Amino acid sequence: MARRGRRGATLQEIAQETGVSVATVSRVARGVGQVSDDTRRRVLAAIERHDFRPSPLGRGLAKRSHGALAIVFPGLSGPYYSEVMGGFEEEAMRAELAVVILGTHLLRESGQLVRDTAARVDGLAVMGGVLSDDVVDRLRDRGDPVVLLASGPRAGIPTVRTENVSAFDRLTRHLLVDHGYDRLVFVGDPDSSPDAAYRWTGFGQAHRYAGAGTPASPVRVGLTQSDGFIAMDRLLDAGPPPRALMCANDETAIGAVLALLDRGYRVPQDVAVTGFDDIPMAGLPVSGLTTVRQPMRELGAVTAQVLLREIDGSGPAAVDHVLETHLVIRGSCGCGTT
Amino acid sequence: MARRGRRGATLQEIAQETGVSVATVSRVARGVGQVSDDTRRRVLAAIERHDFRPSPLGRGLAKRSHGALAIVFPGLSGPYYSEVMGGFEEEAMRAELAVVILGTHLLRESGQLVRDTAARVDGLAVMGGVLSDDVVDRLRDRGDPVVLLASGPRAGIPTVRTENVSAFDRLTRHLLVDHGYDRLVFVGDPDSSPDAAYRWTGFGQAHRYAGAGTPASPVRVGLTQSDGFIAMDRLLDAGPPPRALMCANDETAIGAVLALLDRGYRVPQDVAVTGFDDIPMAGLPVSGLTTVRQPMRELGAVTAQVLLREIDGSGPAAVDHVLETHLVIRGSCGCGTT
DNA sequence: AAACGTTCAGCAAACGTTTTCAGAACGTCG
DNA sequence: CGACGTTCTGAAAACGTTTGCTGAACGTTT
Repeated sequence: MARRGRRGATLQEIAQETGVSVATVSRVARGVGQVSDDTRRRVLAAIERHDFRPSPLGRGLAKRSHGALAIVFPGLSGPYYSEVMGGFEEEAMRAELAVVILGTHLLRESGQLVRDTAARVDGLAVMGGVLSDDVVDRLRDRGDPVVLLASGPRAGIPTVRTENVSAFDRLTRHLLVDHGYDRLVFVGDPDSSPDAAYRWTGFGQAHRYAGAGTPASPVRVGLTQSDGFIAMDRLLDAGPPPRALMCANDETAIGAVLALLDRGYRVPQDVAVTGFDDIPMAGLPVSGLTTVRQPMRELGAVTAQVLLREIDGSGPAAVDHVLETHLVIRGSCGCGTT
Repeated sequence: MARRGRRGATLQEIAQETGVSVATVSRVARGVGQVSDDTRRRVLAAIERHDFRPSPLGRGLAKRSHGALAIVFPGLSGPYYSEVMGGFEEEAMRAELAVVILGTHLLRESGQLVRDTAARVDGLAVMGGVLSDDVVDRLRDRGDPVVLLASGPRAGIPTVRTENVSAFDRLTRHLLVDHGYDRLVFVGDPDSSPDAAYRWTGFGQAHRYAGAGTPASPVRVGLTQSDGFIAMDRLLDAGPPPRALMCANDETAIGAVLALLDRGYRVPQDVAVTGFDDIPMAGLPVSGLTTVRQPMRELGAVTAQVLLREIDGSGPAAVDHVLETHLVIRGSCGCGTT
């Protein structure tokens, strides 16, 4: 194995070349402390010339911090995650921190993987449903700053999430009451992610409110477009379609729409479909997808802010931030169709 | 700002407690060198008790390596990237290396961001089309091991990609010759990614081969589902639809299919549609999407291997790996439709 | 002219590892 | 009994920073 070696110059080299001490170079590089104009100029020139960048390793060791944040996702597919990431990253950048994304793709030993990552960052944001409770607790116990994303509330750990239950309740009532639909079916697995669980709760809540009887059991599938397609396919094979399909997110909704159209059904005339998230694609189909908008970017940004506060120890130990959501009524629920 | 402090025990502490030197603890922790059974047992116990993990910072400094690889994507949405990532990550794990994913979301100053990241890893894999040539060159000049992914060949830098041109040529000939379609339209922007460029080349190549005249200019859109939808929409607004739509990837193809179905056209009877990649969703619609399968996971894995070799200096300086692809004929091109 | 405050710069410790070198303890062989 | 291998262990240097402390040089007050 050859030398992996460091690339680029070190403080030492710059110092030697300029004839000053490393301390001075360090100060100049960071723009702190008192340095005479003349010295500063000379050092700056050398830094420029060698394209010197302080080693994150050395710096990390000295400052007892890694200069990085991690965010843990179930995978890294999809517009939702992408958007959340964007907000998180932007906020991290503002604080001059790097971001490590951890997609638990091959999470066989995700506990191990997460702990390794935890050792390389100053704090972690963990998406709901991707890590078992005790893994999170162990992280926490070890002293790692952690915040939970799209999940909670949870004792002792700050959480950031969006309003799900009542939004889904309102959406369901819209179908039940305003449109007068019966036979609603929920697509999504309440056990696999907190988000799906909240939405399922809102679904039931609206049924009780409307006196619509016990809803059918959910079609338990994941959150991808394929899952939505498969769910619809399965439903169609099993018998006559439901009057309306309420999907746990937009991607499954679009998958379902595709399956319906593909088999000759019309949306919303034959089957109404709704989603959640309001991803870019949701506004496109001619009918437009009726959905709930959640501030995904802001979700990521706030998570980063809370994590930052958690890291430097300011702010209360644990809070539960809930961001607002609101209904987006388009055509796929039947509104605007004669 | 409070103490960011280190979490967990250090070699020192374990050493002190066990009454041995740090050197010995280090040896035991890594399982190297000669240590008496008795000592080993005692040290191991202490390590266990404190849940000691060597600090990546200290270790990195001492070994002049970061123990991490980076992979740079244009964003982090979509099944294609997800799959490539998986392969890359798996290979990195095997080498006990962490992976840093860099999605150039807000790449205003992506050059800066990439260089910062480069300073924290042992090598980078860069997806074609996300970084300008000179940014890559600067990385390279500085001594950072770099390999290009889904792009190339490029002098002085190893590249890993899949066979695109002839695959798209064959697919196009299938539509042109076997199905006898005329009026083919290509959806995708050859200027925005090497992959799209290769495919556009294959498209033209087949037209020349079949004596089919000059193809229409491409509909220049991105690679997301929305882009495919929008492209089809635009086409439909402009006049009668083409006989067949050849999309740069599966996601745009599915977006286009959705737009067609949404407006009452049938696929493939009215318009045939093809994609590229063979993502999971491609096999689902009743007709099934005709496409080209590329070994995405393997693409990621091979990239990691090449990068690893690049890092430890073994292997030739620069090679161009080309992975095989093959046609997947399903129904969306018109095959199997009476 | 003495005392004092400022400004600038360097020394050296600290951060947590890995690794080279040397030495101690012990047994074996001639 | 001396010479010599083994086997185990520790001291210390090195990696590249940051930062508290000390002090020199210089100007400003009394």
